[in-house]
Amino acid sequence: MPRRFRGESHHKVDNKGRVSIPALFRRVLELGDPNYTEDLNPELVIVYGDHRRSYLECYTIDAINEVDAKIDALPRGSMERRMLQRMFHGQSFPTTVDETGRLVLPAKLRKKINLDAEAFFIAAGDTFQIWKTETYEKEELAKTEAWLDDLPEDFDPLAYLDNTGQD
Amino acid sequence: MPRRFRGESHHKVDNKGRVSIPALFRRVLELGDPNYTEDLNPELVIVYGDHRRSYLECYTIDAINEVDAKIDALPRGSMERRMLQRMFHGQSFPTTVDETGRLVLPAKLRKKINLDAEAFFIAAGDTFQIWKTETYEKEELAKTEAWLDDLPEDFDPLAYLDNTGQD
DNA sequence: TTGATTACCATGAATTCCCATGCCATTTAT
DNA sequence: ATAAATGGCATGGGAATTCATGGTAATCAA
Repeated sequence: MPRRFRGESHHKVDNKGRVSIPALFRRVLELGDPNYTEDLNPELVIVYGDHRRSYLECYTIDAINEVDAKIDALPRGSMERRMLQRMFHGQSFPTTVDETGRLVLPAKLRKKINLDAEAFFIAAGDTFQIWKTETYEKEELAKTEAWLDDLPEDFDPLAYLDNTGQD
Repeated sequence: MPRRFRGESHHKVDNKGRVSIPALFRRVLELGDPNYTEDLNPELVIVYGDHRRSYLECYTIDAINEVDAKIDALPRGSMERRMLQRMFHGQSFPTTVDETGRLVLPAKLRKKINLDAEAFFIAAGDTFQIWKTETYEKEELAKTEAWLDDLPEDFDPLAYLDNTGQD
């Protein structure tokens, strides 16, 4: 009974914007939707954010509720609160998984991340992200490589696991 | 009641990707899964990492939870956190032991470590690794041999036991 | 009414489930 | 002590199910 997304994979996007959600992710979405039942399809919220974000971040209902609660706890009128509201309430899109396990991404969202024929899904803890394959490779992987290149040849990133708190 | 993997062995991989888990390892997986019960099969998480890793690393549920907790403790947005998330959340595959004590490795994972007919299992503390037999012999053994060769003839590796903490 | 969205149906490939066999290492019975 | 039974373990095969993906018809919205 995983409540955490895990894994990554590539999926076709057809011209109606339909794209299969990795099967394992579906299980997590189901568990993360308090209203989900056997014969229903789980809901989720896609946060796309502002122009500088080049991927879509998908939240289970439970996860987004948690975020909402935190936002509600911020002082009314504070800049933080406004910013987060804009992002999570404004720049987001609630939807549901369809009968065949797919997601339908409206043209607007696809355009935003420049998505065309292929999408890359990757887990990130209690959310998962959807990228245009090429963007991910160029942007993310390149960034990592560069970063790793600055480290000693035999350095193992796992070392960070023991270095929690500071660095 | 071992909570630690110990031992090494070779197992056949059939063309569906099924491979027996060393029986002793199964006991550890059972103990390391908080949800495990007599009539259930233990779950585990296989971390395959990026292209420069040539083996699969298998975590018990307890072990992976520990890792997740450490990742959660890292500052959001930090490079360390992103890297570890990518590796442990993205480049990983949650699964369970099957009825007959086997693991099913999807084609994707097999291809990644070039696995075909035979797999080599080796314990590594609170995780165990799965290698293509040939790769292990070539890569790992060679590496250790070389390392040992650089040490004085009569050097005893046990000396390192008293040297924990720093290097 | 025209493009877009949603609901339904279809299919091949991959994956899971269920059942079966041959081995050993032990244990039990003679 | 030796043959026969027991039980865990490694491995195989085929059927049943799930997935990813594509297509068409029905519905909407403006």
